[in-house]
Amino acid sequence: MKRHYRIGEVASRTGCSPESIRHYEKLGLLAPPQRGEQGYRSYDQAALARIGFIRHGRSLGLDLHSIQELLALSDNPDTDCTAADDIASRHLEHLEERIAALQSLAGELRQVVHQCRGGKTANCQIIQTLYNHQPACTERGCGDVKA
Amino acid sequence: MKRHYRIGEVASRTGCSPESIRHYEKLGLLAPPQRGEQGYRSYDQAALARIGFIRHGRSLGLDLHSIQELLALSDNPDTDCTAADDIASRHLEHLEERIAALQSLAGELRQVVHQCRGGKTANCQIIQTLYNHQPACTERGCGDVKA
DNA sequence: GCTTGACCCTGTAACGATTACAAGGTTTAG
DNA sequence: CTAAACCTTGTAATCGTTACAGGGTCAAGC
Repeated sequence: MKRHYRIGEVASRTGCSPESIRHYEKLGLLAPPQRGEQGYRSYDQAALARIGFIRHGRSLGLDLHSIQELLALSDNPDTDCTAADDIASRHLEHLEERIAALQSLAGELRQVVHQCRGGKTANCQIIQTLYNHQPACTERGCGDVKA
Repeated sequence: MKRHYRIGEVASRTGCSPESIRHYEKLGLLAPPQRGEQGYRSYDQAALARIGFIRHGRSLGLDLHSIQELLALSDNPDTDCTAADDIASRHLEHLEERIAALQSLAGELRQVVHQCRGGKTANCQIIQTLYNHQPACTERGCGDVKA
């Protein structure tokens, strides 16, 4: 006797909004679920687990594409595990690069914050810095940082 | 005798693509420049400096909205400098939060990477972790991390 | 003269993941 | 019976940048 859940209940159980669940379905991370009498999506326990998988992957910062690859590996239990390890390692490397970049930015920013106490913007250290300082790299799009 | 530059030269001098420059104009960060004979945008030195300002702000990770606020402050030299300091401080705080979050993710990821040596995905530690592990926070959208 | 390539113009769509609608139908509680 | 809360679909917004399409202008080389 399998319990089934409508999308709203799945949402509150997984912490994943109904919109996102439908989105994952459209992207192919979730198989189209069965439909109830009124055409409502109906999810079983396995689907819940799969959504939890996606959710936890997201909470680790993995993108949906990587998660899709991991799900595909998980669907084929006989595959070599190296591929999964590669995805995680690649992401960890990516995270470490990003942390380093953000730390560098934070350091740069700490040098200018609180430098102009109660003055006028004409003499503001922050604004002066932005005008004068040369970014390290002037290549196209280089140095742009998300967040 | 003021030199003027077309958008392509501005691009190579500032490291900012022509598309981005036009984008900044559309968003109101740059005033619409003078136009040459064929309708080509024509930038003077002040515009170059302003684009450099934007560029450096972006390289520090500021969003365009914050940069616009800083530009507005810079355009009114008599304004109190506190506002600029607030923007920078807020951003620094934001950066530090993000660094902490990413470090936490990286730590979590380091625990699972390289745990499954040459096995099959059926026993893969990474995939098991994604299935089993409960994210700390199951609130809507909580725990999602960009990058 | 005529072609080729490098510029410039405008407007629109893509990226990634999510959210927010609109406009409709259904269930549930008071 | 009615109002709120749910479900359906599709589309558009967010952010900053890039990539087109479809067109115009100009200089160098043949």
